[in-house]
Amino acid sequence: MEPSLTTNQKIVLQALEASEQPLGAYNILFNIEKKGIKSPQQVYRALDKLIEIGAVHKIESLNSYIACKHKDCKARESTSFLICQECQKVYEVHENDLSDKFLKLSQKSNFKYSTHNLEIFGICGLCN
Amino acid sequence: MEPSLTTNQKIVLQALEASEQPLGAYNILFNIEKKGIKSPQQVYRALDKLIEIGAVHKIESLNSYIACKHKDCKARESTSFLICQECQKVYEVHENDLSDKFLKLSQKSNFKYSTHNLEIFGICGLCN
DNA sequence: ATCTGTGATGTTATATTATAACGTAACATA
DNA sequence: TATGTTACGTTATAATATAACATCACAGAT
Repeated sequence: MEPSLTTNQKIVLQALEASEQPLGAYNILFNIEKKGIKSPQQVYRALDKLIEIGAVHKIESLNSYIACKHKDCKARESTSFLICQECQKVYEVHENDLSDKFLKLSQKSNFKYSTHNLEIFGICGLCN
Repeated sequence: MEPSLTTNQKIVLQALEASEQPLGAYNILFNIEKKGIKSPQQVYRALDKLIEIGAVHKIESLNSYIACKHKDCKARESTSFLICQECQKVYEVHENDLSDKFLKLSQKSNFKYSTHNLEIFGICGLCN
């Protein structure tokens, strides 16, 4: 059962879905001011919720956010991205064996794996 | 040949080496004000250089910095960490096959791998 | 039909993280 | 000594994120 989104959450999500690149919170705010969103709080609150339900992911190294293209995204916590340094596009990676790989890697250090964030930088197929 | 550090760079590096956990830039600043460092700029400039030579790494998801314990760290760009959610300690991972793994993973998406940032969250051996 | 808890909203203010911009000093070397 | 380069000091400001408070909407219990 899909959690139904509030108006503000829909507005923020649509802004992200309409963008080719990840957007910062204030960039989102700028884009949707015409829709009545007036403060950073409103954006951040919507983002919090959208991230919680897996509809949006944060790119930590860019302080930016992207809409998740996958229905019922499992990546509520763990995320893996390919980030093009040329066109700034971000491609989400869904490799099931990544978590497994990182679990094993963690075990070697007697570390109990919970979640991960992977950001791979390079040049995408469209740019080279 | 080791690049010789300036006074400010040494002060910042020592502050990070003395810390069990990663430190934010303003936290560093607070710690070293008694040594005559007065502005964020001085900290950030030192950090920039230290990161450039591989003596310090940034933990993106924490907006924090750690001293690298490895001599001649290759991780000028690619970094991999285990981050304990209990004690906040960060352990740097040096697995040579990680870059290779990510290179192959990238190729599947016709993406030219350059560098990566991997942050694994969980509980460290001391905490569980 | 009220009361009450919960979650969303709107708004102002502020905290936190990071960089711009400007002038000066130190130092190597041509 | 002129010159380029790099670091430094300082003030100001940009960019990112959260705190705090009052209000509203609505579901469910009494």
